[in-house]
Amino acid sequence: MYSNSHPARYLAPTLSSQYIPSSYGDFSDYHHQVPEFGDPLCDTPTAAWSRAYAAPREEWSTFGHGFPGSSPIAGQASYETPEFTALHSAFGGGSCASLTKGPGDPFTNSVISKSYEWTRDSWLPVSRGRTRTKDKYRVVYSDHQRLELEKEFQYSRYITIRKKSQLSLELHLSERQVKIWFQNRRAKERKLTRRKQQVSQQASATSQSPEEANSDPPPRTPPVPPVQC
DNA sequence: TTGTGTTTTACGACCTCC
DNA sequence: GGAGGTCGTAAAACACAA
Repeated sequence: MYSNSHPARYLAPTLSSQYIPSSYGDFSDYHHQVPEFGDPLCDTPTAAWSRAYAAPREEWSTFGHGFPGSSPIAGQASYETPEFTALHSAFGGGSCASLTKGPGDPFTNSVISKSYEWTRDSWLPVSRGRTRTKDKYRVVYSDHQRLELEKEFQYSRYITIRKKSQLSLELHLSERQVKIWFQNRRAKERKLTRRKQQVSQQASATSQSPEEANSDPPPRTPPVPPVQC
């Protein structure tokens, strides 16, 4: 598919499977999908809250996805997508480093008590387990989880193996969930880009001759994922 | 409240790359 | 063969007008 090099393969064993207990019960809010602190998943203090976002990151690459308003360099980032803005304001705005556990923290905002079980990828309510495949249906990630994922997405459209491992631990998601979130996020961006292109083409078509307006769009150049470390 | 459209997780099929 | 990529789609969750 890609003419260039593919992302590097795993250099270290994946971590997710090591943290999958056989069963788990009682978390607060299904929507937040996060086990209470004190269980094996959470005993390791998450570094999310103390993470230094000023640290050097992977080289930014646009891969042909123009990303308005953002031209991050290593060590810098701008979060200007609607997704990020919405999530960011959900946390009261401010700097990323100012996020602290407290009233605004979805981890502590949970209320409901339900029984959950760990499936291959995530915690699911036992009583409602049913989907198109087996006993599984999608969960809703917390604002905090989406915010962190979105921030990482702004740094790089393609998550590195190391970052994926780190995020899965910090956000209590499996590496597979992080990977699929990034895949879906890229798909969303492509969809939005296509939509914008259609709008601009329609706009320009009105000022073009019909012959020009019917011409084929330029061939699509697939993005080249970065080499992962 | 309800009907409907959109967004968000999750997966399968199929692809390339090593 | 196994990893992750895109693409298309299912279905839950969500938003919102009527």
